[in-house]
Amino acid sequence: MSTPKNLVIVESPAKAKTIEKFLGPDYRVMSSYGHIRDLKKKTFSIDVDKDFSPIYEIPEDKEQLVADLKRAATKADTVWLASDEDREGEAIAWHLYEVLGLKPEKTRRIVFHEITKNAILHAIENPRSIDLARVDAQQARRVLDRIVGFELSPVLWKRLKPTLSAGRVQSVAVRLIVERENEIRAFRSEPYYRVSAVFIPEGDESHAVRADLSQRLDNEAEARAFLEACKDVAFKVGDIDVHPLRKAPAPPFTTSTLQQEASRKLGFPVSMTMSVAQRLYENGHITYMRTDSVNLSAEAISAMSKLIKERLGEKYLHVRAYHTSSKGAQEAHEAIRPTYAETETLPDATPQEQKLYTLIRRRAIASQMADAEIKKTTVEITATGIDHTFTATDETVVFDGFLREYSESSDDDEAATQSNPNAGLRTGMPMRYTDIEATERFTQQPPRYTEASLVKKMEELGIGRPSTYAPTISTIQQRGYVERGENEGQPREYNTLSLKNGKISSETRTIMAGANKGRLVPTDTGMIVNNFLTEYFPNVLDYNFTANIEEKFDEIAQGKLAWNKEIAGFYTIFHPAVDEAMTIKQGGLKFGERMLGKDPATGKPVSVKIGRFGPVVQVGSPDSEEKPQFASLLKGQSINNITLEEALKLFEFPRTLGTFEDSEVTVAIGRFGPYVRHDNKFVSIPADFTPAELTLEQAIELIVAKREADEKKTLRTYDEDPGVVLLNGRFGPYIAYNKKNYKLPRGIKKPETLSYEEVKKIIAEADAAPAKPKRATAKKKK
DNA sequence: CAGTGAGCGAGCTTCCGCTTGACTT
Repeated sequence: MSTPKNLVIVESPAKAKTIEKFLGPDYRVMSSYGHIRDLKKKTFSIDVDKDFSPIYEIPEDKEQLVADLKRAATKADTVWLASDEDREGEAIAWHLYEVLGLKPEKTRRIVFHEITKNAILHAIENPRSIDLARVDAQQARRVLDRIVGFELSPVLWKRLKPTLSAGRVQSVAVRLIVERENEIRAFRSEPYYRVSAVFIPEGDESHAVRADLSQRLDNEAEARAFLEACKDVAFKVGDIDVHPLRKAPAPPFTTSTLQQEASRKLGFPVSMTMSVAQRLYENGHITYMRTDSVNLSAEAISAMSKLIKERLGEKYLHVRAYHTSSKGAQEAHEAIRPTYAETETLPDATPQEQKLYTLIRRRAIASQMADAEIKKTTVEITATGIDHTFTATDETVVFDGFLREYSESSDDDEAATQSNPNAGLRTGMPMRYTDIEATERFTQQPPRYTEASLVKKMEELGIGRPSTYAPTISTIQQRGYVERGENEGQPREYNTLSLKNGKISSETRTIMAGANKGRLVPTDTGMIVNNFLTEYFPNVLDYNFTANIEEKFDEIAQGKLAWNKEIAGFYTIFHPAVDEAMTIKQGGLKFGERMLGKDPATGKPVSVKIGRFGPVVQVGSPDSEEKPQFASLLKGQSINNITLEEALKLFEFPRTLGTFEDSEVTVAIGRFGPYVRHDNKFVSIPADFTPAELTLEQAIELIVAKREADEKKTLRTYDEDPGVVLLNGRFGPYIAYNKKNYKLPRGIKKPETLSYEEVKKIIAEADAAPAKPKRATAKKKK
């Protein structure tokens, strides 16, 4: 094959493959795999005294790729830089130009927003040069983020604890979660009563109508009085209101809305949504999954229109163009949609891939369908002598339209509408209740964020980008600022009063309340870090900081402002604040440290704070002769509300409970929480036990349970050497020997039939093999 | 779906946005 005259460079390898097919043999298409150059990884790498000039390097894992690109570029007559049109894409093109040493006369910059043949051919016919103002806007963004991140983080290391981090995006994400938690703590739940009833028209027993009282009642006495009043009155149908409703479909998915809907409808965490979508994209089933655009290509719209017309008829079709409303959207790609709208079932797809694909496909198709038409009937049911009015609503779908394909779900599933057979009711018709029930409810605290609802909020504030939503959520969890809640809630009692056959009865029921399972809850560390940052750096933590700075970036991109002047303006205010936060002293206590009192035994001060390994109790003062003593807080305990007694109990470990099978049983607190130790074995204590009150009996139960679990996972042992065990683990069977684990060679069907000699051979071979290279060397695909 | 099981000090840690791998024992 002769060398193609043209080299096209795009960002994504999957994109490269598709485009190569459109362009034919004169074009070779390669991928840059995102950025090829960045600020140095380990050091600040911004020369503050030289106009904030950035010091770039090619990361080690990109060296091979850059060499390959360089060779291909040298051979080509023309190099087409086809990275995305957004700020980052423009910078990628510029870095490629610089690093590959391209010549202006043989370089073209092209952009397209859709991967269709027409769009690409059009782009090739309309090349331009690199937009240096836009590149500067990216450099400003990059440098600002490095300054904020690399100056704030060390302040946290010094003032609170090493390895912490802060940044323009992650710190605001944590702030959202912390402030929501504060709202929840300040919230006082108030009881009230809701009344609902079932009525039937006099003389028509088959026709039951469910109706709700529109007003809340304040307390039980009021509820009881209301039911008393209902006992003997004559109800009748009052006003009947019928009006049409139209519902329009939602736009096709962006990254953020896909993450939200996959979370609500499929229960996917955002990281799972992204990795499943990545595979769909790589296999050519969907368009690019990291996008902030709701735009669809003309070709996609026409394919979907054809499909809708053929399968459902013309009246279901309504071609629509959507416009983004989200802050800071850069719209370099299409919305997320199926590549071939007619494909419903994917060959070789996992169930997860198929589910996500179906969601994407239906949402995209529905976006080009007609409004749903609904008839909403509201019937009032009243009685003389009753102040309040019951209303029964009935939504009948007259024309389903887009609902045939897709119905969006909402965050609060409380609002489910129920259908009522209101047809046949006439004003003045006498009605009889069969049951009127007043139920005690409680005003709801604000909901904790889920991963997906946090993404939604971040997008609203313009914080983060489609490619960073999922990584940011995992960063703030890795840093220990935020955890996924595990609490299923506590039972809460509520009253119901029921009026039936002229008699009022009352009953107490329970529901689970206050669950935070799977939702984002701040840790002590998250709370204290946030308090620290908002106190010393209120401007950076401001919800509008990013939005304001984005306006500057836009002006830089338009050539109206010089990027390094803007950065200098920020730095002259920011940097002194960093110096101050680094050095300021506050009366002997560490930031966030709380005094609990004095140890009654020794008189030493007892306090709680964020220590080197997380929240700790400290007894004694660091200034005194004697070294202070430390004990970690347990899971579920908080710096915020731990008492002196609870804190002192933590020093009672390790505690000996007694003996079992001639060995001592002790309970202690370790790196991974409380555990029972017996016969050199460790058994974790589940969170529903209080380690300080654990009895010998309970400990023995835990030991026995652990033993049984261990037996289940042991596939076989060997008489020749009790130290060799064949175990069943998370990734399948493996060998454990001498505190090391060994994987089995491929293709072993029945591992339990392995002989001792075979097992020893696997161990010997694995030990003889050279240690894995630490750095991943960039592999070349041929 | 497991396993791990100290200690307040030496050195190191850290940002955001582009993009995929390699493949866990």
